Amino acid sequence: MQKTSLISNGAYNPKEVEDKIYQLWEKSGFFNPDKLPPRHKKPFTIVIPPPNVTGELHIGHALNATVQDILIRRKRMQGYKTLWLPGTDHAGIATQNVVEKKLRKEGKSRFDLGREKFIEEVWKWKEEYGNKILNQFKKMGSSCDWSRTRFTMDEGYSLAIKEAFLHYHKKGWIYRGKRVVNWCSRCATSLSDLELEYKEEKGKLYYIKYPLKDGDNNFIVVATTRPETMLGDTAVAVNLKDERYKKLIGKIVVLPLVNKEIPIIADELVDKNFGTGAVKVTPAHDLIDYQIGQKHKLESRQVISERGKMIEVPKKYMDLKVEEARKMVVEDLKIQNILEKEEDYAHQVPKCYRCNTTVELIPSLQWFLKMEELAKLAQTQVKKGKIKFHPKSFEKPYLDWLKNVKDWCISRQIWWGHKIPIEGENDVLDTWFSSALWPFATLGWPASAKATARQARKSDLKTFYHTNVLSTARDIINLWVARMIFSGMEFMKEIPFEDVYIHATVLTRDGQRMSKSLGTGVDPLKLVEEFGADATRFGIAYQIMGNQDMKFVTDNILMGKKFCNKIWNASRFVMSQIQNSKYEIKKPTPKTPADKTILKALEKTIKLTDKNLDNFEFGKSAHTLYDFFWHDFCDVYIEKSKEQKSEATNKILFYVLLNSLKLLHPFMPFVTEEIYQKLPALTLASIRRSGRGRPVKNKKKCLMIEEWPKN
RNA sequence: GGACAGUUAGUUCAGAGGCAGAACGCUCCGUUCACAUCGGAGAGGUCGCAAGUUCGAUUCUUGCACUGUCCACCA
Repeated sequence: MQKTSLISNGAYNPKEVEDKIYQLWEKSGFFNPDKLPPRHKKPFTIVIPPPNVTGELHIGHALNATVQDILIRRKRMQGYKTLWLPGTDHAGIATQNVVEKKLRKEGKSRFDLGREKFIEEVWKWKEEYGNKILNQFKKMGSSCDWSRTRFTMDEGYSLAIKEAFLHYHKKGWIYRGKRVVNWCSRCATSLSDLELEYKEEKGKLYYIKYPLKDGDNNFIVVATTRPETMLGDTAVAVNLKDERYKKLIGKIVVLPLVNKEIPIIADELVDKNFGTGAVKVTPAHDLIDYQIGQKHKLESRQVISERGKMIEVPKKYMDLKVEEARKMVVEDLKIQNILEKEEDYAHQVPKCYRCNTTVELIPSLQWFLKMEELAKLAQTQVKKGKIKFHPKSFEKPYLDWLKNVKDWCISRQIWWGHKIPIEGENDVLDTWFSSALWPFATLGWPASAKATARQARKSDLKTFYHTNVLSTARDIINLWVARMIFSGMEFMKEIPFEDVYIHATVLTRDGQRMSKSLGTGVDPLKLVEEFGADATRFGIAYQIMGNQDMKFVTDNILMGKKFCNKIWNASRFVMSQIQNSKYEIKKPTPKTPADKTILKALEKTIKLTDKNLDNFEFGKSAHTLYDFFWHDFCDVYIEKSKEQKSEATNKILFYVLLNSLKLLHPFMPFVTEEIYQKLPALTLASIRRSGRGRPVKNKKKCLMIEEWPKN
């Protein structure tokens, strides 16, 4: 029979469709806002949160790609000049680490290669994995403008970095100084506070007797979790108001194991109620102690090196690793009978967020960016409501963080990254220094900002900045979002985006964090392979219900696959009915109660979908569309249509199908586009009209740029 | 230590001051008629715990417990 020729097979096979359709889209040029038809005037922009070029995508990327593509595709259909700008992040430490890991397998270290060779290796890695990642986005159906793909270390971007750094430098906001900083001895670099991950460890609280110099057998007992740092103590501190110790202030103790004389001082930072109320002061390896040291002009004695080993200590401890030194110090204290007691003590230990090594605090010469003014810029925009978080509850922690923010240590002692643009400087910039410029550096800043007025008028920067939505994960709100906001205000004098959508964090079924090392990660491409891209997208979107967390299950993706098939088959049925008819796009007149009901339901579905998507309620809109299509349309109306069998019924079948395809397209672009392409051209020609309302023949292009349904 | 979120069917989640819902899974029945990736029927829940408000609470309030995340210089 002829009717089967429209869509020949009863089962939808994504593998036969997806690559073909993606090529059709790419060929159409419509991913590129400049090539969209004239009706697309007002810009709508999303810049992708650039994935690290460390490896492959995880399910969180798939979630975010789905969200962004839904937003972009709907806006495109609504007639916006849409740009979804893609790119990747060089991700300094992270990428350097994966390449080092690879080298280690070959028995080499980065030092064997030397800086230049090593960086060459990282570039090779970047080429391979950067492209892989972008291809993975394509497989998900992402409608990015690939002609505008950027990388945080491409040529233009490097100019942006220099411009930004020198700008701050000129303002006097960048300074260099020796400070106690977070130090990862494995990565051999400083880290900002945001790059630490605290993990609870069961340690001990050691109570150590420090003997008074001129007090027969008198002691002052200090409590510490880090006995090995006592080798660098330069004072003991108590609270001035602490009656117990009042008499001792100003006296001298003899530091055990080292035999150095150090003073007992008073400082308000000491908590009377913790431990014994007396603390050892190690200005070189603790932040509070550093502050106390500054105030009291104490000597700072560094005893832990950049490689995490003991230095400048009595011979027997020299060169020991920190943990080994701790053991030996405790043993020696026991031998000398000056370890009063030890208590179990659980505390939060800072770890390097990239390699999980315990982070030490050590004094080091670093570059800092003053945050006082910048933090204000970032706060104001959110307080004034110029930038809105969705959900709104994320604004509070954002503002809290900015209120207490310290100067930003922007130098890193690694090799992979932007060199600090100062003569003779070997360090590179924190990778987040470059991501902070992403929304405008990707659009041509600073080059186009300096162009002639005429060029600038036409520039991407002018057209697409500020962008509209930023969709990202909540763990980088401070690390990234805050910094983009103050950078945007500082350099562009304008917000970088209006809406910040914080998507759910994807957890495993058991509520655990997804982790490659634990083997609990899910590869989105395997899902695409097994269920198809539309099913994966729909299944993910279906689960986005506004919670902070999302326990990921494939059940919904299976449902998505079945839904694709349902859409496919319903379309086959409708096409078999409308074969010899001509149909108009305008709303048909209902003749029966069933007609009336389905048109009403469609109207309601359009309204709800618009409302939900405007509010970033992706799950709700997916539910609404599913219920409408499967139940209202297929279960009820299509069944009814088999009884009604009339020309009027066919008109309604076609009308409802076409509008459903449009509504579903942002969620399931492949299957809907494929069906649209199979709709008879004759029919469609009659529904497409020119500006003057005359029919235009054979103008059918893509569902991707069809007009979004209106009520 | 602070903040935010969650706790409802075997699983993942909706829901609303008045008979407890969906999807997947499970059980039974049904293939000439778009689709077995389907259709129909069914089993399955003290709505985390406790108190309060109310004629009535799974829903509102408070407290607690547990889970997750973010923030935090208590050694």
